[in-house]
Amino acid sequence: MTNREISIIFSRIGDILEIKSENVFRVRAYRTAAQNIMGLARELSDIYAANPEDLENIPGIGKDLKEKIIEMISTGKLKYYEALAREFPKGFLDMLSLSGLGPKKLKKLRDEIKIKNVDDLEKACKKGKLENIEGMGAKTQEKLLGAIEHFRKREGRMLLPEADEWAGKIVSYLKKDKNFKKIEKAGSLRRGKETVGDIDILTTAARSKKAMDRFTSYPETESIIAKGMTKASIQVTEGPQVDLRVVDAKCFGAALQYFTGSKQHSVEVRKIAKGKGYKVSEYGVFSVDKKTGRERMAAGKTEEKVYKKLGMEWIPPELRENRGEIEAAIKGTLPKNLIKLSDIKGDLHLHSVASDGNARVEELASQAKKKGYEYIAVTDHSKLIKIANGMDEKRLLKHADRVRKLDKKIKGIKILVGIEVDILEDGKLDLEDYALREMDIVIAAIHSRFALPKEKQTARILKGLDNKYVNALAHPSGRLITRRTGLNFDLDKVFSKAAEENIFLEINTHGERIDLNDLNCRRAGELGARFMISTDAHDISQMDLVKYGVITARRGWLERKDVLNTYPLEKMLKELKK
DNA sequence: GCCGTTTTCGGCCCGACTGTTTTCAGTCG
Repeated sequence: MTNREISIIFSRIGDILEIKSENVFRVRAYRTAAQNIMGLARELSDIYAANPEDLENIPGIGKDLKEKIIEMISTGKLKYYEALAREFPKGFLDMLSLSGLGPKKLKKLRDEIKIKNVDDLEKACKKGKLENIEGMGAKTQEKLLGAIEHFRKREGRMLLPEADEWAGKIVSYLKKDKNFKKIEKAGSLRRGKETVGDIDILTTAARSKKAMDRFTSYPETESIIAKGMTKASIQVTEGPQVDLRVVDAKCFGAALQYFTGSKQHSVEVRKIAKGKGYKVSEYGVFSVDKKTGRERMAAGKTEEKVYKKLGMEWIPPELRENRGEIEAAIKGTLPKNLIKLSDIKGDLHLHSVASDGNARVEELASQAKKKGYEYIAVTDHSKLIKIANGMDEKRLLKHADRVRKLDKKIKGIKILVGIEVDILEDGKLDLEDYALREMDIVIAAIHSRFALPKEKQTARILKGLDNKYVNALAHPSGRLITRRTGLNFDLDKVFSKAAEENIFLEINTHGERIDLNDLNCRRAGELGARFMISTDAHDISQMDLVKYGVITARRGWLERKDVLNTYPLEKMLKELKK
């Protein structure tokens, strides 16, 4: 079983135990374990295979959960969970994702009017059956109907770039009102998570009530979910839920720290604060007098001061996932030169009209100059990908000649010529060495036979990387965020091989890829591999998506030196050599 | 169920908003 599957089961156990009114801390223990497992850079099964005792070193995993993990790894199921799940009808637990419906109400609905699933609930609401239940009323029904509608329309989270766009629109709407002073995006968007649920915005405003009014009258508002003096939430039509919070300037840093999260990060920070005699909330860091219980504000204006007061370096938002960043911030061992967008000096994976791109090489070059790049590489498809007009050896060499002539003609940017060559099922490459040899950069990639079993897929990729002309591995995992889980192969073996052979692992930002993802980057980095961040752009607008690759690399703790296309041209070419 | 240079038992982060209440439980982040 994968980490994801195991994490989901623990999380479900947490839900069930909560509905059964079990000890809340036991519930929390399962949820914490689920979260921590989701954030692991290695597969539990690999950790287990190496040394079962190591499982207990994972934060939140003790003796009991270790045994449960081992049962899942070795049998593919968990008897304890299956027994619990049998107590509930299928689809029952799905109702927990309805906004406004938690375990307590859900339990009442089941016990008192025998609700089994979302459809049942909808009917009951329409018939007014909830009004007879203590603690519920007409408004509850109305809200639940809205939640059901929303649940059916938009399950799950949106991709980061889409969320980013929405947030940009709303922030600029708010900015037109002078009442707002500071405005910052917070939440998972600020952390750069690949998917975003709600959008969180934090502001200071001269008049809080007016700020709420302005926000809740955003033109595309479908409904107002909540509206108080300092906090409001709206549902945007065909868009996300957006939460706005207004705070005093003197606690802006504390509030930003808190609303940026992640939740696990914040909880951990607060625990450490408590150990030092402080209390941390969105209003600041407070020292608490043990005798009188009196509180004195010790920090809060900026995030830097909040972290400093607690004995930590400021932690970049992308790192705040409770994956060791807090310990590093205390020790002073956070990455010193975390990569940033302005470090990027070129894009080494671009498609042109020679295969399936929409842009001519001249257009790619001109766009790259606008972005201030020193170089680009034109890397079209090889012949296997017929549908993308992939090139055979003969056409590639002709194309290369043409690109080199353009490079001489076009000033202000270096245009390299390369190829995105397919790794075939048997691990051989789609083009002969005599053609590959002529390239400035060879990027190997898989676009076929995604479903090979692990052993075969691993062997295939490793063999592909054996070709001495290969410089990089494109979108290594092959996943698409909402549509396709990745190839099944031994990540550690491939990452280690890449490190040994000086093959750069790509962080590809095209479409739904973001591949490698943050956790892969972290693990590959630990194994000594290096990277390149590329857009795989098929038209010039897609070249801007590079920023999401940088964010992902930051989330993987990568520094400037780890990424090939942060180097100036000459050094980059040198690093590319084998 | 986890965790421990103050504890192997007794803790476990903190606050806003809503709806149904007559002081608060439930939910959310």
